[in-house]
Amino acid sequence: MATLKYSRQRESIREFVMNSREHPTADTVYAGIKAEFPNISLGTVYRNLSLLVDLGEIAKITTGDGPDRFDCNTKPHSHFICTQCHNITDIEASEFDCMKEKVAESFDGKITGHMTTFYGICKECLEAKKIKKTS
Amino acid sequence: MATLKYSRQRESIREFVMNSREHPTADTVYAGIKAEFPNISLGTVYRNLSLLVDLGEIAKITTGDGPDRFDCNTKPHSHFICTQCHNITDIEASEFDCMKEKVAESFDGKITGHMTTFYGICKECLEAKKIKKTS
DNA sequence: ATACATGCAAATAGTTTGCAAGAAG
DNA sequence: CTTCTTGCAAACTATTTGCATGTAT
Repeated sequence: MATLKYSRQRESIREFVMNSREHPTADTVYAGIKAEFPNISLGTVYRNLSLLVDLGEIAKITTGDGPDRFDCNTKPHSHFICTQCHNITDIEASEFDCMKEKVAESFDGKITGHMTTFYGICKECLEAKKIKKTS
Repeated sequence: MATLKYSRQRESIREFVMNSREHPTADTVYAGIKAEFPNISLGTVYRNLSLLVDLGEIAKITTGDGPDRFDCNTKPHSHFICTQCHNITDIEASEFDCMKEKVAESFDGKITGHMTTFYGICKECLEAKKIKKTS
């Protein structure tokens, strides 16, 4: 089993995601650390992001349209994805945190994780539309 | 606005998904109707599947690994995806059907849909593993 | 006739991988 | 010195698109 070795690139990638509130894509991370590592490659970013996901330090959000996003918050919560601007907002709905346990009771397999995503139009895009309509 | 015109291919694609309990991929649909339409192209299958999704006749399931899947069941329900065999099982958890409404109350945007996916190892794969261990 | 749909092939997006060279333990 | 990691480029998977031709209305 591969023993992990320190790398400055990986630390930078972790830092970037940890300090990000925007649920960055691999590309955003890549762009964000390019100043510090001008020669870094997208491949390295992808490799390290999925490594950090495997380690449980960050989480991967599958959007269903567009690239995957990464989340520094690994605690149970849901996401709202705006189908117009593609921004992702955290949704805390503690009454549903027990979902996994609840469903596990009556399911004949091993449930390791779950993910709830809401789709729609965010407040900002609704307002932007209203402006367009009146103009 | 494009007025829909009848096509035998589209009907066949709809039929196939409607009679499918396996949440087929575009490729599976393609393979499944190739006997009837030997010259059909994948592009046509993709075009019609997304058309049917837009019409609300079928639903698209984003898996997060591997290709999208399609579902004849458009009523609110969740899915379990086995990370090993990639089979998808429907999960009916009516206590969570109100999720959308509940979350909408305290959210400043328009929520149009939501999707909950559970990940893990299905019963069959768990049993298969057990056999391997003892052999 | 007109407009939508098809088949084909090429293009695109996102991500993964092989490999030689570089850095960590 | 051995193993892990990197950068680069090529490969790959899933999906979309342009275009000439075919089909429905």
